[in-house]
Amino acid sequence: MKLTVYNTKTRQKEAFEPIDAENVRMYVCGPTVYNRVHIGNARPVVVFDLLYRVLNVLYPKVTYARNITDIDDKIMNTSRETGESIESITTRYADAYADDMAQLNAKTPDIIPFATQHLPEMIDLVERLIARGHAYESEQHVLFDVRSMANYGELSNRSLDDMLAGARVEVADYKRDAGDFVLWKPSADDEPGWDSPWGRGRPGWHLECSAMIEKHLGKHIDIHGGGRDLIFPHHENELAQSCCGSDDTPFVNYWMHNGYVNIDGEKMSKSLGNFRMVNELLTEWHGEVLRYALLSAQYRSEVNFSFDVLSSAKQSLDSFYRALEQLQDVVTEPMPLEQASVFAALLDDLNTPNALAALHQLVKNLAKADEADRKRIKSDLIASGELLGLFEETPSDWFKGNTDDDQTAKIDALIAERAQAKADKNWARADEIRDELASLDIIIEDSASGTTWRKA
RNA sequence: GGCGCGAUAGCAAAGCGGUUAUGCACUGGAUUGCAAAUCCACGUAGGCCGGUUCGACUCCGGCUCGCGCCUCCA
Repeated sequence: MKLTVYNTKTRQKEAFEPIDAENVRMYVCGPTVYNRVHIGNARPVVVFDLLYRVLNVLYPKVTYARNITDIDDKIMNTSRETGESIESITTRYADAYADDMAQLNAKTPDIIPFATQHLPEMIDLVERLIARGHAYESEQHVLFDVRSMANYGELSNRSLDDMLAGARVEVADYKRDAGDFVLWKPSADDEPGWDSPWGRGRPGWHLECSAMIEKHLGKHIDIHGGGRDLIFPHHENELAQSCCGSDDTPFVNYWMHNGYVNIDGEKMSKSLGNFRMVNELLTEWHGEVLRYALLSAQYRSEVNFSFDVLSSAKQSLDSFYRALEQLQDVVTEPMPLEQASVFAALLDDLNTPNALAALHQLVKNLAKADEADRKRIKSDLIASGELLGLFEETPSDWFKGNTDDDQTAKIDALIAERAQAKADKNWARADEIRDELASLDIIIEDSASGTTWRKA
């Protein structure tokens, strides 16, 4: 039972070997907090939450850090446009992000470092890079000298010359080489800034991750994750900074990147205006439906976030919750998570489609199961759910959805009236009430023990 | 121009050189006052053209189409 992961750097699946089996360390790039996040931002959160859960089964301790970027030109622009202070914006959206991710059943990382709280560490790293001959000061900027690093481009599998040949790169005149990137840049008086050996300024984009990883997780970590679009330039540059800032450590053993969330077959983008914000989706779909939909494809492939995919995810979850409802009275002992039927699939580079297939097979013959089987099935479902981050609701809450108390009272009254109509064999009235409930998105189910209802 | 990914049944999505992936939807049946749910039944799918092989969705080559990255987008 070995975990295998796909490593972007080597472009192949590899057996996972921790640096320190007593403390596995992983870092995932979090959001820039200037807006509500979209479902594409949620994918790495769900994917690496899943990895975190798997690692926690395999190893006694896992330290998971996910940063909050609270210095950025986009934040400054928002502040300029709205008049709201930068601190107010970043605090508000960092909180909103935490709320959204909690609704997707993502566990809170062990460490959530904020960029603004690590300026001394960032400045220190820049000084080390200059001292080691990998960075230079130019017109109040400090730039990383990409030509000083022999294997720059290794992570993203591209050479500097190829990269720059046909690319649309504006070369600032303070750069020695077009590929050099900013470590530190000057701030105008009305812009946020910090005093530094190079004047008042602020860090470049990539710097915070290098500094925070080193501080919280060390110079050499096991796993670094994020969206595919971060491979270049963000992670390539982070790797360059971290490796050149100290001795030539490997920095990260396994680079893992998730594929995009697409809408109508295309990447979400501002120009297409096809963003789907998580909080908006949550008004129509339960967080577990979003999570299930994200897990329905293997994390490295693209996933198209369509109505059909969400609807199918909901149907599947309904059937699992129905199984759990049927098993409500079964008493179980906790099952070790590594015995859950989804576990083996997850060990194979988080093969969630296979994991979900295993879960469906588990429930398939529930009707024919004897007591021992029912006990095993329920234990397995609970353990699998804990691994996948699903089934955190009770079945009754799940089927009730977001129905409030007033609506519930109204529904119950209608069902009572219908029960009387049925007793009177007044089928017309009974069907009329069912239609009325259906118009409220309520589906009713008659059984020998009475009538139950659920939200469509 | 450089680098890379993908094309599987109505939709979604995996593994695998030779046995039914799986889910959702659809259709028929059982059940039900009618429904819903459940149960039973039901799909030789693998872009195109070659090659390797006893045998290819799976390996190799070419083609077509789609998508992504190439300096601050998860």
